[in-house]
Amino acid sequence: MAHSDLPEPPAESPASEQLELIRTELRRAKARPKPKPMAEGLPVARVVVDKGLSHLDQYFDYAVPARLDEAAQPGVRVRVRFGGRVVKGQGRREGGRLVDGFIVERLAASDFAGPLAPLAQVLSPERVLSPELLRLCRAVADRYAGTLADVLQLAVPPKHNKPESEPVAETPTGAASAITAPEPGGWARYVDGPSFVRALADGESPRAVWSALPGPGWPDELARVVAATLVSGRGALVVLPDGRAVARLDAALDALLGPGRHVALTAELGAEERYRRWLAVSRGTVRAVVGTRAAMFAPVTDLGLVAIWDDGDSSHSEPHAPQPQARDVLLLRAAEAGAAALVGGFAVTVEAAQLLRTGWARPLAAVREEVRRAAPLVRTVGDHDQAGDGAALAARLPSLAWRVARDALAQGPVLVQVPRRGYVPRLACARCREQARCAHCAGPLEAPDASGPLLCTWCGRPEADWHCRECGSFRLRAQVFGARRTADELGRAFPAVPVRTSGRDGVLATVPDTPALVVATPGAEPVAEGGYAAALLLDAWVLLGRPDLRAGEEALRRWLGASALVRGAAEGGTVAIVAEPSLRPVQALVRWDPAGHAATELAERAELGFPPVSRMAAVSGAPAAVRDLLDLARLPEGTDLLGPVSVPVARGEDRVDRMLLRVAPGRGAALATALKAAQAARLARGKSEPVRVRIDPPDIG
DNA sequence: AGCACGCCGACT
DNA sequence: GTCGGCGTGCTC
Repeated sequence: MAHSDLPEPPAESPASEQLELIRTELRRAKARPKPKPMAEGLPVARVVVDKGLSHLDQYFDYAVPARLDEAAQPGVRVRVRFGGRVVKGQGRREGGRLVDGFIVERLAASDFAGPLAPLAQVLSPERVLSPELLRLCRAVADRYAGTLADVLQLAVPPKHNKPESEPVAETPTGAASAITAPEPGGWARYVDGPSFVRALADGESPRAVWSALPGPGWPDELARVVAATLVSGRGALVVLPDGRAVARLDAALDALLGPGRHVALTAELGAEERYRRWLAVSRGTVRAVVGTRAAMFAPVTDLGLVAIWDDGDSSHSEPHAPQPQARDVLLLRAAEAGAAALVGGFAVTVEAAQLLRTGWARPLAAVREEVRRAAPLVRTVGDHDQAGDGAALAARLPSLAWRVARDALAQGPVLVQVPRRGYVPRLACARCREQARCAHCAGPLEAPDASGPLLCTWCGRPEADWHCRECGSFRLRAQVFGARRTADELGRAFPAVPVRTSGRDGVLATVPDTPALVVATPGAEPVAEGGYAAALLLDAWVLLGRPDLRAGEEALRRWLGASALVRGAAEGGTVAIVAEPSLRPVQALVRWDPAGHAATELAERAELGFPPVSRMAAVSGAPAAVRDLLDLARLPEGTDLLGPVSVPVARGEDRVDRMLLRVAPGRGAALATALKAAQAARLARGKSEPVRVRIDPPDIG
């Protein structure tokens, strides 16, 4: 884990300017009127301004008036005048507009030469920006080449008066010591599970990548590691991909610990309730937090454990600048705080595999026999078999899959996973399905129009005579299937069975334990109370053809997610996947071996110079602006420059140029620093055309 | 982002 | 001579 240093001090003014300022000061000193009373002990407050001037990544010093001395503690929200001007002949200022900020520290003196403006207002005595939270935000800003102000907007929720002024809730302090170390519960099924839970309770900080067994056990297991951490007197933080997952863990914690020992932080609470709970965490009243990605910044006191569930889910990436990723932020926190870390899910991401490979974390997995019992039997239906003739359903639901569904419907509900529409696959070999890649930089190819040449989406080079590197075939395949009709088709094929759907509009949380066909898109699968009797994974090749480096990993993650809802093989649970059985992710599903798949994928990425082994950044904006920024940037030695390519800035919006920068392992921090410095230099020169910098871009094709 | 100061062209 | 164009630099 790369540790980020504290912010660099602001650059000194040139000596001549300093002298000039001193001279003006001396001149003014004669005619200075008697100053207003200022705070005696530490009369200077260093402030970070957080709204409106977010590109000014600097601190500003203000004088603390005596009347605010008490309230102006480090961490409080303040309002200051910014952009005012000095009144001639007097050491005071006027005008300027009011902006919000936080006091970072109190000082005996400022190193700023000019006269300090006074703090205008302390908005509340609540110290919301603790030193630890500030340090975390600074580290995240540095890692993502962003500004502190942007990260503060993500990390500190907006103020609400009511929760702040409410009487402090009764602390269950007496009860806190009464928590007893939890039994290992479901962790007994994992080789090092019980010792992991015990270590947490003993105050140790183990770090693990957890290949969760399929089935409904994970919320209770997460609750147990949270409880164990609380037993040690430390706090715990768990981030999950969506509100449904948070609700399940929330319920498990309620069952294990009773109410009041933890809070759930999700968007659907509304701003005020969210702030109320956040305050309880910030004040140390509550020491366990479960929530969706914004909770990654929750200021848990004495953090002992960070955990993330299903870290491959795209919703763990924050869409707001500087677009931090929850797993990365949590691992940064674990490293900084010396806390335990748990990265878990049914799938194992390549990043998690890298944590294992470097020895930073240890695997937490069940023995093979346990896996075989808990996982459903997975049967593949080669998609050559469907041959493309006959009715659409016949083509997509080969006879084996049909028989699996029919037999299982006698036992309970059957899940049918269909890819979402709009998953337009990029080009792949028609014979072996290997993705078509650029001969120069190995970026994925696309066909902008049917007749023209293929173009690389990374470096923009045309590929005139492509052939498959794996099997030598010259034929490409890029088909788009609609998936919306599946429910109708199935309804006709199984007229006696109710068909439910769960997808983008209308996600079902659960379905009853009665025979039904449940058609769902990936990620929207309802939980069946007693487990599904079977699952059908249709059109699997669409997921594999995604225009993404992670297509295989992502497809496997989604298949595992659906299959984990199916009863274990011991209870007759079956999964039928319509996919070419020789493909690596398909085999990993059949063997239920996500960790092995991730390790192989990691080795391959390392060999090809792909992330996360190599690190990347995307720089996009108007062509001249991008060039300008890269000219200014002192990039680490050996930085690979790929592109530019023209990409749409948003759906249907105008296009910008994008350059991809690639650096060798270990140079990611240097790359971020260089880009951050270049951004600052560009702004200092008054260049206004914006350039976006994204570290670890998730969708690089 | 605002709002200064600053150094070149038509005006009473 | 002065008023004022908005280029660029600073804001505690």
